[in-house]
Amino acid sequence: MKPAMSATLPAVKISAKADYAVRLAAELAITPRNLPITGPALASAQQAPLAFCENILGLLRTAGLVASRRGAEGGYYLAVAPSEVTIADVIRAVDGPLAAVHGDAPESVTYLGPAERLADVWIALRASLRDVLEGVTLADLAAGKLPARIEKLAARPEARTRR
Amino acid sequence: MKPAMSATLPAVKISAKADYAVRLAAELAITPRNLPITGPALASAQQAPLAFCENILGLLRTAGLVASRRGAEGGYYLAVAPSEVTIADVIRAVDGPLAAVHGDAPESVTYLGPAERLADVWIALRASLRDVLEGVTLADLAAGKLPARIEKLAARPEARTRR
DNA sequence: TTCAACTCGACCATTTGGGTTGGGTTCGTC
DNA sequence: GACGAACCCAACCCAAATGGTCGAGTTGAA
Repeated sequence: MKPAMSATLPAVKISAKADYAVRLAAELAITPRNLPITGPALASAQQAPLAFCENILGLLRTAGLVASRRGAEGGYYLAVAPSEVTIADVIRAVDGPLAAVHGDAPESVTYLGPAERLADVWIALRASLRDVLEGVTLADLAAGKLPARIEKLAARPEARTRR
Repeated sequence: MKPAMSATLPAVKISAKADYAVRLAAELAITPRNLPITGPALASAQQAPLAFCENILGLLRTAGLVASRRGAEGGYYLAVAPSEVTIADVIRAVDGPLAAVHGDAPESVTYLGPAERLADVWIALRASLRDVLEGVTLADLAAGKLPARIEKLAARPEARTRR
């Protein structure tokens, strides 16, 4: 028996776009800047749909994270050193601001009565999220070495359970 | 000039449903258990659409967080002590699991090459999110006293900036 | 018996997510 | 100087989710 209203929206949802974006960026982090990697090569390296990838790479380029060269011998490469690009940067480039409460910024919502402090909870949530996403750079990712704090969080046994 | 692809999905998005749910739960936390509050009263206390509220209250009831009495003198009340219900519980009751990467659990996705450790980043993200949402109870909210760790996060000046 | 109140499945209009299509523009090369 | 590889980009498409509403019940107290 299903509930009256389906319940399937997670509070934290990494969109396909954001996920691909980070994967592509990670791939770019290990390619030499002077030898760009082509769209098709990138897409197949991460097993992602080509058209969608080029779409995303365009956003990353607009954001200034990625550069590209056209024509033969062309391709994409990072415009910034991998150690200077955080995962948060990549996600913001494709998805916009990191957090929202049904479309608005947390600080712009006002709550009544016993819910008054709720805005602060959402703000704390966002801060804690940033601590993670701004704490990992593309260089970290590519090297397979996450910052200690992140490793510790991920290693907590209960961290690996769904819910 | 708008970008080629709209970019509007935040990584953390509190749905209207979840937001209303927590607000309603907070309201219930300050109503005596022996004197239920009616749907209309609840809805107007939080200035939320009545039909939607009853919808949500049904989910909270199914989850066992809320109970209700019918008929005259009826209404809704918390089925559990406010100090035993966390915000995470409320959100999960209406939205399902807290985190996902485009629909799947983070630990069920596999990443290639330089993106290999990405799963751990998403897992750390979820852990850090839980630390916040499972750290605040309805009693905390209703009392206006958030745990020190949360207060500290929310009070950081840069925490209040959009992005 | 009557009325206030919860119950709950069905419905519905948008918006968004997750892409695809197709035409252009820029290069190196032959 | 044309050819093809590669990026560029706006427009389009469709299924699913979101954010609700409606209305016909049931329940219970006075």
